[in-house]
Amino acid sequence: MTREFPRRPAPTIYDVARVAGVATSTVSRAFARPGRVNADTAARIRAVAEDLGYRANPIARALSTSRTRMLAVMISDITNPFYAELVRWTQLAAQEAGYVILLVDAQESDTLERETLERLLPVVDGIVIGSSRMSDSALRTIAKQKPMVVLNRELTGVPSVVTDSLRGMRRAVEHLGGLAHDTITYVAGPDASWADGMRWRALREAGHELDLVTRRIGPFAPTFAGGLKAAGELAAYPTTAVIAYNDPMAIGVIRGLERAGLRVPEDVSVIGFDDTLMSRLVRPALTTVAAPLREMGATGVRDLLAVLNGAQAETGHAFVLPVRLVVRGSTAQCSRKSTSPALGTTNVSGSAS
Amino acid sequence: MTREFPRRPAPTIYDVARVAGVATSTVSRAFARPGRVNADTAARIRAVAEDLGYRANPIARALSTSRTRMLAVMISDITNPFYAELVRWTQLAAQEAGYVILLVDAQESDTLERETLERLLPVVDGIVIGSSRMSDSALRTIAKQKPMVVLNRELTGVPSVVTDSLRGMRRAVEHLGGLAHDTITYVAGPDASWADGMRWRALREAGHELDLVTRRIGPFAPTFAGGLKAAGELAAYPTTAVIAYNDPMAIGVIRGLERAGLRVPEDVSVIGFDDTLMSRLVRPALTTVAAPLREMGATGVRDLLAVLNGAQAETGHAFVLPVRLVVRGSTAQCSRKSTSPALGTTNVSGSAS
DNA sequence: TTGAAAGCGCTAACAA
DNA sequence: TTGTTAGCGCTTTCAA
Repeated sequence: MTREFPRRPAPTIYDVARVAGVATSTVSRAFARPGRVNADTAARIRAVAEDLGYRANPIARALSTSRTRMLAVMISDITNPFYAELVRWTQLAAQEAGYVILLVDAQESDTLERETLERLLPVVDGIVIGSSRMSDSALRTIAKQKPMVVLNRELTGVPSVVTDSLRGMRRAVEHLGGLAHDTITYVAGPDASWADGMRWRALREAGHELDLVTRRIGPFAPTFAGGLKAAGELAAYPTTAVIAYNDPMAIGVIRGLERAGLRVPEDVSVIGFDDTLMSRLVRPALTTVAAPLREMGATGVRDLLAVLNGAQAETGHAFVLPVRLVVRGSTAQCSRKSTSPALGTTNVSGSAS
Repeated sequence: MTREFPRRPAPTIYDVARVAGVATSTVSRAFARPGRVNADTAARIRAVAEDLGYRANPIARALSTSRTRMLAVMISDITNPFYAELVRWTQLAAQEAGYVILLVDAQESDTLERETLERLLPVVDGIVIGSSRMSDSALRTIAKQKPMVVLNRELTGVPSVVTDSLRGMRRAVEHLGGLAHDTITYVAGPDASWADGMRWRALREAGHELDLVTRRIGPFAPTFAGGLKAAGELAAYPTTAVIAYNDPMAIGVIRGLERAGLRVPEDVSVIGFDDTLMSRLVRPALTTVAAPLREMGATGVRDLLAVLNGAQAETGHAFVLPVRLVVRGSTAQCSRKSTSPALGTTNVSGSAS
């Protein structure tokens, strides 16, 4: 047996118009452009609307204006606190502008991304890509159809907001160098992650300049479990210093090393990326490169809305947000010389970047 | 200068109809009820649609069917891993049924909840309340207008899915009792949380039956910071055992106690609720009452969709999901007698439950 | 099995 | 300042 929702159909603009004794267009105006309607009439309309409990139907409005005031936000793993926070700030910024968020948690699947986006495309005014495993060209195809902004990734032709990985990595390497480490292993995240490539490149450069040996293992899943797994491989290629793609991985690495009988930071120093809340909670607390998440969300939404409102998109180069190194307990003076031969910059496992 | 999106307007049903040489109604049928249209015609229409890249406009469809295939999911803090996971499973279940999720992160504000929901109401087919700080009556008002399901809360007249707090708390108390603790302090979450009241009540009952003294402090914010703050108050009313409203709070309590020079679990045992990922990551790992999040999300969405499809809602009593106690490192044998006078069951701070 | 035509509730010309 | 009148793109009677 079907229960009907709602019991009584919602009042329409026709009802308001009839009761107020004006044309529907006047009612419409009274809400959209109060200036363009007689003050008294407007007041009367408002009163009637209030009285009837009238709320403009957003669907109907969207059909005639082709504006839904909805934004799609896509991320690859809502369970990662980094994205959870990003979503929070994105939704806050959107909400302040009267927009609502359609969340797509792609769960690390590019097929899922693509299909969902395809479905959502006609419904949203714009798209925020918080992270994506899709190819550049696939993303550009989408960007051609709707205004889009990309976070954490540079995409020529599409406005993007990134953090200063280069400088962040540089700081991390300087920090480790200052602690007398001479070899750093990078624990890589997903191949499809733009930030991952960026970070590894930045590490190599910094290592080169500061005369440290750099290595890379991976790719691994960008999660605690991925880090745990990486710790296993790490045992085969010992280093005194590790930089992981992100915080969950770094924490996984720490736990994995501990299981293998190594102590952090006494035997191995570990650095993460993002400074999510959990990096403060674990013991040892994680040294990490902090990203300004709130700013990233806000900037992304702001840029997107600007484009929606007719601004020329700034697609020349990504908007770069500053980062900073937060030093906590997971890094310490190097206590022994690296046991591995100095291999120079090399990739010891997984696919090359 | 405005860039137009998309460059070329999307093909409509009219385009397909014209090219295929049929009426729009036939095209519509070909997609909605393939059985009711000649196989050849259907094939032709399909081919043309494919060729033109036709995708039915969901907005227009929604206007005439008053079905949007969107679900609102409301939670109070996406940053809390508990909700992040809940959202994930909810969105997965929704997606499998061809629905899309509108996320509302109310950020612990009931005003925000109410306003956003009001706005979203006409756009969604149904609502999943993951958590809410709104009053029962406010929620019921919403439930009258759209199909709704409530998670983590019992609400007469509205289908709801909850976890078995009673049993979970009972297990926790038994566990502590078995470790020779004789006094347990409950660190309360938000007053507006139904689960909070439930948990405290369950603790009192279990304490009574098992002959343990129970106390309550709070309310505190259901976050790491809230737990940290609680630890301060805890110092004034020492106990050897603490049960917190949720995991982040429990972890906050642990860190706070540590700062005050107490060791967990040697001096104080701490138990949390929810078994979110972080409870496994911290040291000591957290003993906690695990909730079947995936099931909760899936069940909620399934029930909601059933109602949408005309089923009679089961509103008599909440659907109760089983929980289990996960014992980890944050609880241990009580090493000393409680230093506080046996007060009996009492609430030493904050508002009474 | 197919077509014609009337909406769904709103906005946006265009007139008055 | 207001009203009239077409749509927006789809679904859904009702006829044929």
